[in-house]
Amino acid sequence: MVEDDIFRALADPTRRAIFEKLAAGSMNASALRQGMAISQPAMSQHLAVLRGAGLVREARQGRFVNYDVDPAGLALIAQWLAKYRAYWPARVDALEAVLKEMDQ
Amino acid sequence: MVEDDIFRALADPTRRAIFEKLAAGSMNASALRQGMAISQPAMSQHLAVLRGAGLVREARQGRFVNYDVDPAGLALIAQWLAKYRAYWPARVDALEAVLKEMDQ
DNA sequence: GAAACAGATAAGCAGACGCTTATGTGAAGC
DNA sequence: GCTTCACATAAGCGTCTGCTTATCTGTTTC
Repeated sequence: MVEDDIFRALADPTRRAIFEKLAAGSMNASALRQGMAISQPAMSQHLAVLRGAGLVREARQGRFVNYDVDPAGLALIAQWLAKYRAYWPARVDALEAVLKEMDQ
Repeated sequence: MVEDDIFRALADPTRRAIFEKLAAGSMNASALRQGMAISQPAMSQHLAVLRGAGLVREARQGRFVNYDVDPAGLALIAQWLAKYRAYWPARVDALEAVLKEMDQ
């Protein structure tokens, strides 16, 4: 299951921290490691998990590998969350209604 | 961390299935077990995890315990997700703008 | 109050997770 | 082409998960 990978990836605080850093701007693995008390292999493994979950994308640039947030993963979470919109605060529900009007 | 609990709770497919069932309507543990090939202790343990994450609430009713979706947990996910709205599809972003107008 | 029932908790165990150290791979620079 | 650098992968290890069976707690019913 794809959702398994996404939620499992985000269950680790270190991985969420990495993701948060990437959300502020794309970076390579070394830059990500700055100020994070984490070994190089650990970072590589975390990035592999995030990538496998569709939360992060990679792009080789010479001998660096640049990572950035993959909207696909976030979209899946939003989609999952939308299934339970009945339980969201009324304010968010009202927003949904407006969205539908906008689409028409 | 609260988010640890939430994402960890949802990382398990069985727990997501339980949550999905509860989203369709509140139920006691026995009813939840119907058609789920899961032992009574396992169900109890899963519900404890979901409850600990703020995704589910319980209410004693005689010798039954009724469970239902706790909006608090979902709200936290929505809040977490909102931090990365920059990466959502443009359509959702437009929606956010409308919401702000509505609030004023 | 004893039996029956809904559910929680305890203990134990196989498998998964996240880390470590060591080594491999691919590109850059001389 | 050899070294250096950025990163990935392999192997091993302690810890955590999710399951099981067995037992306990609390409530209803007679």
